[in-house]
Amino acid sequence: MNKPAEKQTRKVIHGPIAQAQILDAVDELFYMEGARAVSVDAVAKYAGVNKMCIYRQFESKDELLLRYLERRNQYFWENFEATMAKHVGDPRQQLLQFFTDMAARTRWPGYRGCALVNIVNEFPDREHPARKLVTINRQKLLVRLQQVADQAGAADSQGLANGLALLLDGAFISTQTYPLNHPILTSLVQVVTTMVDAACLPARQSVLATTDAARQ
Amino acid sequence: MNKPAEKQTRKVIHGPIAQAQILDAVDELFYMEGARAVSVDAVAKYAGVNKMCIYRQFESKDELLLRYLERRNQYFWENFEATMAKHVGDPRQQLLQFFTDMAARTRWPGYRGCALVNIVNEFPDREHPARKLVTINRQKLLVRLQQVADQAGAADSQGLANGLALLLDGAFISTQTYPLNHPILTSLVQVVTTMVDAACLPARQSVLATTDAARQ
DNA sequence: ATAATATGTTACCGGTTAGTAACATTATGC
DNA sequence: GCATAATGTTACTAACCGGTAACATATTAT
Repeated sequence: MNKPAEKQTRKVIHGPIAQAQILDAVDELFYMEGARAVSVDAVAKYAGVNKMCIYRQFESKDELLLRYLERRNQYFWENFEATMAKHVGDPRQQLLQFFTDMAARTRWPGYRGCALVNIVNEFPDREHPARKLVTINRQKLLVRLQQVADQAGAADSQGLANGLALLLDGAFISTQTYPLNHPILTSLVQVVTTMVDAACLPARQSVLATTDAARQ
Repeated sequence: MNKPAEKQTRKVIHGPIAQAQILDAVDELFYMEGARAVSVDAVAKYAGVNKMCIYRQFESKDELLLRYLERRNQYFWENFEATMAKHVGDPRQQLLQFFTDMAARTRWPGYRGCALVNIVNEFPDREHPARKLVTINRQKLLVRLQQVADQAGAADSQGLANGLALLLDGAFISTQTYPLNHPILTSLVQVVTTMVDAACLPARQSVLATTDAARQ
């Protein structure tokens, strides 16, 4: 009827909503194609907004990258704590479940490994904020793993945590270095079991032995 | 004396020599900064040749990438076989040495992980020739590891090979996800020892038992 | 209603990229 | 010595990049 009607195609997206759409787009695109490979124009198109809209909500592409990593870091810990919650009071099962859940995630369609790991290879400079965020994530992971390893009665809990952390990053990257659905991942939980039991069973046995001895 | 003398600054570099210089430059630059991040101009400058010289020796930047990966794949197997040669007839020591040597290499200045692994993250398309080359490398690695695991008397040699392969890629990537000289790598050989012994000792013991039984 | 603010849209900037055309210079084969 | 081929050098193209200016339109507060 009125003349604005024909121009109604122009939809106004409010700031906060635009932010959410942009961050969702970044979450998908940066993960699937790599942060450097994705242009700001591509983000705008995928988010359904104009490029200027992005630059009114965010300082730069670098800020988008950090927001992306912060969200992925959050996912990481949500997954971690969700796994831990499955076996409260059973640290051995917590460790095993951590890798079981991880292996299950690798079979999701479009899985491309750990977002944090992938970003590391895209930014060679260790001083880049993105790299520092990843380092903080992994340092915290080591601490948490060692806590659980301690609870599981590991003789050398730090050694076990280190081994598990090595294996975790190996599992992440192996989903990319080997073909899709390659059987290598099927050995993951078995290896973890071996490592955990080798680290804990002797200690537990000696603990039991000590307990038995004390009983007598 | 003669007038060409003042223009002698122009050095003619013959094709084959230029090729070598270019491939050397690529080997260094692609590894240190990533293949996508390095421009052809940068390669030319580093190699000390003109950009046109590159395009007269090679089809495209993609060919440079493949040449780079072929060389890196060659390094990989040279390292592997050099390690194996250190303990001919002692497969258990061969496996341990493989990770000992790898860990030593991570402490080289400018170490930036496995070149083949790094390229994987830069090219999301699994059908890219670079990705296929990496996959072939890792498939062959699995076969070789299983051969040695078999010789070492592993009950489940494929499982052991899988575990070691996971751990190897984990060690590679962990040199980048953790800070420089982080102690996590110090646990590598210990973990490998645990895995190898857990896979081989029971088998060897049962073999010995069988042998003993046969003797009686 | 109207002024102030937020958003949509387009066109652009300066820089970089992979790759090439064209011509000057040098080396090589005979 | 001379013709042919290989190399050096410059300048260029067309596309893409991150980021911005400027103005049109829509929303909101008063």
